[in-house]
Amino acid sequence: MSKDNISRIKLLDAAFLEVYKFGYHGSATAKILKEAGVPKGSMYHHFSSKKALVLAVVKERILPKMDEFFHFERAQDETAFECIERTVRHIGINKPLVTYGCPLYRLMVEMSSLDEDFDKAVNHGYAQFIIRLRRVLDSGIDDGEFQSFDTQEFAEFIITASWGRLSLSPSLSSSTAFKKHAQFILQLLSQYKV
Amino acid sequence: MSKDNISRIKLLDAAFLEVYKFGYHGSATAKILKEAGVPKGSMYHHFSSKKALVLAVVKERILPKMDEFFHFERAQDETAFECIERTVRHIGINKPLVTYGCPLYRLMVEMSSLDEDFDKAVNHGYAQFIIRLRRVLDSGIDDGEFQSFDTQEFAEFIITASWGRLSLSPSLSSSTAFKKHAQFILQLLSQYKV
DNA sequence: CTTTAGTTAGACCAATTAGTCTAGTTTTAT
DNA sequence: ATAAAACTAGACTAATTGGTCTAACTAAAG
Repeated sequence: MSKDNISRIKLLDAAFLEVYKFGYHGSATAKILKEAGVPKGSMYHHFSSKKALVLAVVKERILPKMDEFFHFERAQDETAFECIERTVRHIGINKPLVTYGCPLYRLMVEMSSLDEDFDKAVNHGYAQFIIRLRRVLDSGIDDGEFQSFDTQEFAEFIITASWGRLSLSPSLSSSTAFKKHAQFILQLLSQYKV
Repeated sequence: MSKDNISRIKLLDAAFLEVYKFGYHGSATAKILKEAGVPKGSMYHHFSSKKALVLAVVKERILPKMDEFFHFERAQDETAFECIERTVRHIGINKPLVTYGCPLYRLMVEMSSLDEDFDKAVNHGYAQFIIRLRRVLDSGIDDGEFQSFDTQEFAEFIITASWGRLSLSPSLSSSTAFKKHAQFILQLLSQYKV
């Protein structure tokens, strides 16, 4: 601790952006350093390696940001369907998300086969989402809002379909296409409505 | 031409596998060379660079393979729905596809932001699939099999949802999960049936 | 003040990487 | 058989990369 930690913060911010845009191998440390305006010595004081830096980006920046973004919690006055609807619709509204795709996803695709630590860190994130999403769906069944169905399957469907859309979005998507995509998912879900 | 081209073929095969498993940056030329059992001189005789080699892999291996795999053409005795059904179901059956994800996709995620040539080559592939898929859907409408609907949107939905499933599949999927995923898509499509 | 831990600074190093070069070998055409 | 082209071979090069090292600066604590 002490002093200010401003270098550490700058490094995490710069590394996040670089890795988001160009991936792990596409982001040279020198470039991250330059963007952050921080010398090499500082970086290796705060982080033991490039890998450690990017792993810190995942844990301290990306995962929390996604947690906040996908607020898979039912608000008090909200039905389960409304909660899912809000969440799914939310995805297509986020500009950088639609433009650059999911930041975790890009890292995962590039790194999960090369490094076990990345594999773990990243898969943990997705597993969390599915669990939470499923919880909302289950609560809808408990409330008698939905008939009984395989919520695990459906949660996975929502996540994978949305991620597919997100990840292909740089080449395909307009925000209108996103709306339609969300609509398809919700249409399916509404079939389970009692 | 001349002689046999066996080195070129070996190089394409080895490069495909390496890049499929470890991505572009994860595959050192030396490793590809070793796997192929071909010396460096041969490689640089046949290909001007690593990039040219991998681009050739995309054009001569991956895209044709996908073309063949996603046979988006209606057989004579087949309804449009059956054609889509066959195609979508087909995805979850392919072992390496389910295990490693879509080979084009991985390259795209890693390289499209770094290199324009990759960007073009890869996006061309996806655009083709959507066009073909759409053609099948349109023919279904023409035949009076489906009511009229936005086939472009739906084609994109099928592609993005399937790719999302494929790409997350290394961390998520069982083949049963894949079946269910296909079922969801077909369920949606069947709503347009006349 | 002075000490000490924390942090900055960037020149330097080692390793890895893609890519070159030239000498040789094989194939094909004449 | 011989010449020309195609291809093989791998040691070597140049550049980029992540990572190290030591000197200096800064901030609080005694």
